[in-house]
Amino acid sequence: MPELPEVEVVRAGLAPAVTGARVEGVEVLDARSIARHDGDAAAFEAALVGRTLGAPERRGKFLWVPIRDGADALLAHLGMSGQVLVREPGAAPDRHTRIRLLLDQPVHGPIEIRFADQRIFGGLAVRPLVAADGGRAVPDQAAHISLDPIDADFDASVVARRLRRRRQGVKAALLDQTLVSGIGNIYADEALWRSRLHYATPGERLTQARALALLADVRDVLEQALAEGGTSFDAQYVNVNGQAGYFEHSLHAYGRGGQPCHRCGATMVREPWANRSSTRCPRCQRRPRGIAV
DNA sequence: ACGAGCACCTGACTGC
DNA sequence: TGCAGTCAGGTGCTCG
Repeated sequence: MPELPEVEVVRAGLAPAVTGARVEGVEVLDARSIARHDGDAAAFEAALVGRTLGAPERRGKFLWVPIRDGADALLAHLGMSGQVLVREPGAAPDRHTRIRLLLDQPVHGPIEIRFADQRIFGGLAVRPLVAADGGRAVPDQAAHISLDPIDADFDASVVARRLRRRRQGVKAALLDQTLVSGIGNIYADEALWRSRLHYATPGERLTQARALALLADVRDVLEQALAEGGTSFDAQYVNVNGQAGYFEHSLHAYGRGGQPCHRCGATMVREPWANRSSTRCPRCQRRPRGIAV
């Protein structure tokens, strides 16, 4: 469930299940899913069993659960295909389950949390919390990640100025998690469509007003997707109860190559971009003058 | 500074 | 039916 709205759906769903819960057991079924933990499966289990969890937090696509009475957190990244599922203990198995956590929740009683991941680009780790910008505690592996556009402390005018110092194309800049976090290939294409910008437009060509408008479009598309439960093309992208979101039906750009632009009717084009692909309207989002693609 | 390429993986789908 | 190739919503590294 990669991008910000999908991760936030998971965080919100996880909150009532894990907050105040005691970890009763941990089972690592595939050690590749704890590759970013500093230690083996036994060490990962020992770092969790007997501990009490706090309320889950998120920055961009990184999600973590603070461990109470300590300076560590259980960090999760979903990669391309990770899921966090909240189940009754002993519930029917979920495909690609890599890690199971057995919790005792004061209100709900026993709960099983499953980390499932087809491609294993994501994973769990217990990591130390460090001070990041704003003095907030974040896991060390997420310390380089900037604030995301729906964070209360996000300062669009500062980010717009940083964006405008970049020679690189705006899409690459939006995907740079150290500039602004939470955006992936879907929402980058959606925000660029809303802002009528070509992906290769250099950041330095934007006026402050144009950059601010782009960041507002980013925020709007993320918030709308979140309100609709995220984007689900297939069974990979689901909330903690295994349910799909609805934002797929609101997409204007991503996955719409060959279909008419919802604004002008021109045929949308899908182009290779940075070892992946990018979809845009050739009429609304023209290549900037003097920029080769 | 920045783009390109690659590595890490599985599985669904396409074309022959 | 099988097999090779392609593609997928991410991150992080090296190499120019």
